[in-house]
Amino acid sequence: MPLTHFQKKVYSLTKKIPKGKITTYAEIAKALGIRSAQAVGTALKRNPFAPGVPCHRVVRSDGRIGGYAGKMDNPKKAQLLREEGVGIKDGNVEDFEKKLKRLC
DNA sequence: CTCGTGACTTACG
DNA sequence: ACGTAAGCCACGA
Repeated sequence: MPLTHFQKKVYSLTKKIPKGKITTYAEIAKALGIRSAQAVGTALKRNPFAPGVPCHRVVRSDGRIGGYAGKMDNPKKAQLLREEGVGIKDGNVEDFEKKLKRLC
């Protein structure tokens, strides 16, 4: 199944996130020139390259980890992030702004 | 084309 | 602080 142009751009940016760092849906959306982080979430949810594309490094802008594997606040996502050096406390990212990688 | 849904974000009460 | 509404845009029916 072919990927849409939109999805290619989302995955391309997501793959660039370094280990131990995270980014937000909004940052990706802005980098793509749209104002909808929701659309980014849609693309990552349909991620055909997992785990080639580290979609667990993409979190919400309020510090929550967001969803993973079709579920919200998935503990699996928190576990993966911890193993990469990103602390998670009750579904929230510790030092969220410090780990955040801006795409500008 | 329209409509509903969603791994989002911000504003309001 | 918390829940809800509205805005947002891709995708499938």
